[in-house]
Amino acid sequence: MSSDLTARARIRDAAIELFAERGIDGATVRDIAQQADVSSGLLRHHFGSKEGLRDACDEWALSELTKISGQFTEFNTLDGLTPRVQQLQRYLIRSTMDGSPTGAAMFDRMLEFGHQWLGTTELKVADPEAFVAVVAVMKMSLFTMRDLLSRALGSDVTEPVTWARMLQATLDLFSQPLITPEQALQARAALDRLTAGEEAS
Amino acid sequence: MSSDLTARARIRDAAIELFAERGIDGATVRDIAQQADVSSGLLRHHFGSKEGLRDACDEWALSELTKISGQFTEFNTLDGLTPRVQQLQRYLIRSTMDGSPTGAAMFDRMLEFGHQWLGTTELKVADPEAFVAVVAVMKMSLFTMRDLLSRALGSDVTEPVTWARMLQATLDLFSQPLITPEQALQARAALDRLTAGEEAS
DNA sequence: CTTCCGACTACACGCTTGTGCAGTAACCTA
DNA sequence: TAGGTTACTGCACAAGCGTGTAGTCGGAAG
Repeated sequence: MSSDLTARARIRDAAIELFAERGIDGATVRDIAQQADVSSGLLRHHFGSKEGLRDACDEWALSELTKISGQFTEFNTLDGLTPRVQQLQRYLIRSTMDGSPTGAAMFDRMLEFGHQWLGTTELKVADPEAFVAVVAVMKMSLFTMRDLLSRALGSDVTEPVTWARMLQATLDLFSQPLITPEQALQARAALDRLTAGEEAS
Repeated sequence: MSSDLTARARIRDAAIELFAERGIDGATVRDIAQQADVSSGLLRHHFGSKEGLRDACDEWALSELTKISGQFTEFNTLDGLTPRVQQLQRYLIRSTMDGSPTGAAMFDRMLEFGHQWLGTTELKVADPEAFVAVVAVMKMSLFTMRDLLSRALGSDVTEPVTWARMLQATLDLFSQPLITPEQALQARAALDRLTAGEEAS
């Protein structure tokens, strides 16, 4: 399928695949080299070190994603996600959770965009900072919890059809309130009581 | 603080702490032993292997959580989370993501409880299976993405005050629709077009 | 043809990992 | 006091890790 690519490109693709699947530490340079059908030495020749390879993957994934959708961080519009784009996002998020500076920068951009979006709405939000952050991590969770979701739906969420089910579900989730105003009020009161007791102690 | 506990208990606590923090593979038996102030051999003596230790932690975390709140999977009510309970949940979710059967069982219970809850509401949901799964992983994301959240809020979310900010935010999120009916309709149409094109090809 | 340089491989090094195991100290039972 | 089980330590082992490095191959430049 991709055997006509440069060896360097094959290594990069293999790394993104395995890093996304098993995490940065979980994927060994030997595994990646074998997946790319090269020696592990060549990996080192091209990228210097495992960390160098990871940096290259970060940069490449980010540039590819921004190329595809100018402001890619806006996966408010969750559609148009081909399996390939999905994989790139999954890799970048995984790398972010494993402490990548590139990923952290991406997360900051997501937050910035979230604030921007919040300004266009009429939502009542007590703490915009927290609100935007929570929404952001919740969106990301669709990628980080891929295995669990696939298990629950009985089908790999990378499949476009299954992915569409999840998009439909998020749409249902974001287009209507999950709890009644009474429940909200009640919960908020309980929360206030909690924080008040906290400050008193 | 916990130095009056049995060595076995100290090992278990240290394991839960480090497993939750660095992941199952990321925490070594030597690290855990050192944290518990025992030799690595004793760890093996009490739990047989690292996998055995992890199983013991799974079981213990689950029983502790169910003991504290009979049906603990209902963190619909996200309050009442002391740092200790928070850590147990974080451990269990982490272990789940790393392929623990106990964790998977917990996730299944969360789904079951989600369906149960969905029955009591008047929500319009096209695909209950997907809806419940998405809600479940989004709730869990508050634990899995702890570091990212702490960075965004500028304060460790384990702090009760910071945690309260997040609960407030999720309340704001779940008590009102994020997108207008028109936007929802539009997105749904786009999604239908997408799936239709998918089945045609 | 020679020279050179990047692509590429094979192999070995030092380190860390989980595990195995012999040996010691403490404690209960008879 | 003697004996056996349990708690506990220290060390050694094989395997796997990322990395270093000497060396082969092939094509472009002179």
